[in-house]
Amino acid sequence: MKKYNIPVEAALEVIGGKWKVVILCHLIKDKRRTGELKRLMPGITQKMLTQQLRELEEDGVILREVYNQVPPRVEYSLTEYGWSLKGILDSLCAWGEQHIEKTYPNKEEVLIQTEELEQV
Amino acid sequence: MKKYNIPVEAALEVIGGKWKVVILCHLIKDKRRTGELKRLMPGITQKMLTQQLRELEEDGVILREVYNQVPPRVEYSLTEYGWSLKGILDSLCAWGEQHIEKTYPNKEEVLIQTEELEQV
DNA sequence: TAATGTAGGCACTAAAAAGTAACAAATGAA
DNA sequence: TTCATTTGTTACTTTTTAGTGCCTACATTA
Repeated sequence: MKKYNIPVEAALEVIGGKWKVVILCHLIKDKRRTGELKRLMPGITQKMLTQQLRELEEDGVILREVYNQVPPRVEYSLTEYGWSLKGILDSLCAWGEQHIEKTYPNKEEVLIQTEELEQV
Repeated sequence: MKKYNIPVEAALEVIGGKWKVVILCHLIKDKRRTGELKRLMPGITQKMLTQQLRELEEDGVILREVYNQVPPRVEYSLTEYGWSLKGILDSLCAWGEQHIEKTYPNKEEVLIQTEELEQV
């Protein structure tokens, strides 16, 4: 059984790493298909995406729904437990925004513009 | 210049990684000397501790104060900017606690008891 | 018949993060 | 004189994390 020195380490085990918070921030806005997530996160590879999604699913914060179609359709969404992270995710997003503004006064240089067609 | 797809990535760059949130959670309670931090985080090595502290300092969230003594005395504390992370750190700690309770009903097995002499 | 689209597996390689161990510096104490 | 103390550095090695390329499945469409 995993041992922690302080409780916050348990939270980091669930949402730590390079991608999980980003994935969750997308899923907090809407449920998403695998391909949508990939487009929303241009830097991630299929392998990493699947891997991170599996771990989030195991930890009970996201739900994976498979529709029996061809070609396959898989949708990811937050579970009720996942929604308990909303406060953290929101403040992280807000802090990131103001940190960018503080660090790079002309913020348009820093944010990569992605045309999120699905979001229109 | 670093580019982000979404602003939250900027936050992760500052507090991401295995140790930074833990360090900040300790500093939110009190200013700490290097050795105290090391004792509070039994898993960390001197190298990682220094490295993470340097990065946090560069990002402006902690302050490093050197007292001209022998043997040396160095104290770390949150800067005002660092305090803007308090909300995030608090909710992360709280979420971690309840996650442990949910996952391991007898939580005493999971938390390593450290006698934090400095805290008495 | 052959290409398309979607989600994902697997083996292998590359890169990043973290750990190890030895060393430094300066003063007071044994 | 030699050791302990405290913080930190550096070179090197190991471990972890991430990336690449290739493969599958199968109904639909061209």
